[in-house]
Amino acid sequence: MRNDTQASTKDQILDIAESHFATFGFAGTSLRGIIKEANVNVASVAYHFGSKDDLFAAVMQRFAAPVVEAQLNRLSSEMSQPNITLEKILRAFYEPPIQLVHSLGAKGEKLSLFLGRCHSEPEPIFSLVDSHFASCRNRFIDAFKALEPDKTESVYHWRFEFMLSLIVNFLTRHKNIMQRYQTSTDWNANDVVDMLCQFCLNGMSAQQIKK
Amino acid sequence: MRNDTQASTKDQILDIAESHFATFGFAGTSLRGIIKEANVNVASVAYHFGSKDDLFAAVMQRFAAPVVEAQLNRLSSEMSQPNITLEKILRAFYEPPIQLVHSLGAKGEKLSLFLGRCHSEPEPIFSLVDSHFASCRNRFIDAFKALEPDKTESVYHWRFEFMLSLIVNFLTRHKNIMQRYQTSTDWNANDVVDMLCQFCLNGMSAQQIKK
DNA sequence: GTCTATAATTCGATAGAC
DNA sequence: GTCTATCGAATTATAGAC
Repeated sequence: MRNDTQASTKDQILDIAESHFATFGFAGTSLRGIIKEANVNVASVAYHFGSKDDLFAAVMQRFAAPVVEAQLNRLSSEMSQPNITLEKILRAFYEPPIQLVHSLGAKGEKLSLFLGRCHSEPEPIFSLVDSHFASCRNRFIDAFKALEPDKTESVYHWRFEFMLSLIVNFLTRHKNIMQRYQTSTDWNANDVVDMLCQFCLNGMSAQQIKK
Repeated sequence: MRNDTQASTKDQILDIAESHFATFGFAGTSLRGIIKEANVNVASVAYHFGSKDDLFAAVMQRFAAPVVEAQLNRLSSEMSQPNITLEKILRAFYEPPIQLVHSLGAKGEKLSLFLGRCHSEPEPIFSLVDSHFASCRNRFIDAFKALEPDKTESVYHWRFEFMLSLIVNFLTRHKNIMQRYQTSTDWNANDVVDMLCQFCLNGMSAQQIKK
C-alpha cells in the first residue's frame, strides 16, 4: 500500500497515534485503529516502537518534550534577567505551548488535546507523563520560591497546580467552550496567553494558605 | 458467595464501579474487574444496569447528581438574598463537592477521583457527563451575568471554565500534590474551599477578555 | 523494512438452568 | 435474583515469509 521512505512510515504512525491518544485516551486507543488510518500494517508498530506503552512514550517524546524544553529555556532566560516578575514567569509557562499549538492549525488542535488529556491519564501512563513534566514543575516551583521566598511551601506547589490546571482545561476543552458563545472556534494566541496570565496572576496575588 | 439482600448487590456494584471508573477511566475499566472485586457474578451487572455505558450512567446519577443538586440549591439560596457577591457564588460552587468528598473519608477519595476524572473522559462518555453538568454550568454562568451584566459574553463562560478547572484539578490530583510537600495527605475542607475561592475570586477580578 | 497469518488473551453481552 | 457457561468480537503481540 505504502512505498514512501522508512522515515515517513514512522512519522505517519506518530501523527495518527497522537491523534488517537488525544481523542480516545490511552486505554480507548487501539493499535489496529491507528495502523488502519495510517495505512501501515500491524507489525510496523511493534517493529518501530515496541509495545503500546512504548508508542505512547514515543509520542510524548516527539510532541510534548519540545514544549517542556521551550518552557524551561524561556524560564532560564527570564530568570537570568535582573527584573524578574511573576508575570514573566507565567508567560514563560503559557506562551510556548499556546503559540505552538496555535501555529500548527489542525495538527495543533490534536496536539492541544493530547497535551491536555495526557495529564489525566490513569496509571501507568500517569507516571510516564509525570516523569516528562517533573523537571518543568520543579523548575517553576523553584522560580516562584526564588521570587517570593517568604511563603509557605504549599503555596508554591498550589501555584503551579493552579497555573497548570488553567492551561490543561484550555487545551482540552477550548473548542467545546468557544462553540457555546460564538459561531467560530478561531482564537488568537496572544489573547489567550493574556487571559490565562491575567487570571493566574491575579489569583496568585495575595495568595496565602493556612497551615 | 454473597447472600445479602438484593439492594446491597446493586450498591456493591455501584461502589466498586465508581472506584474502578475513577481509577482506570471508562475505557480502562472492565466489567470483569468490577464483578470480581464486588464478589458478584458476571450477569448481575447486565441484570441490574444493562450495558457498561448504562452502569457508568448509574454511577453518575448516584454519586455525581447529588453534588450538582447541592450546588444549585446553594446557588438559588444565595441568589435570592439581596447582598449577593461573587465570592458567595464561588462558595456555592466549591463547598458542596469539597465538603462531601472530605466527609466521606476513603470513600470520598474515590468519589473525588471520579468527579475529577469524569470531566476528561472521551466520547461518548463526555456527552453523558456534560448532560449532567450542563444545567449547573448554565445556572452559574447566568449568576455571573446577573451580578455583573456589562461584560463580554465570553467572560462569563471562561469564568466558569476557570472555576471548574481549579476544582477538577484538585479532585483528581490533590493526593499526589500534597505528598510532594508534606508527609500527610490529610486536608481541611474549609481551608481548601478558602484557597480555591481566594484564587478564583482574585483571578476574576478585573478580568476582561479582548474581542 | 514490510507484510500476512495467527497465537493467546480479554472483553462485553447473553442464553438458559435454578 | 442469581449463577454457570459460553458466544462472538476485539485486543496486543509475535512468528516467519518475502
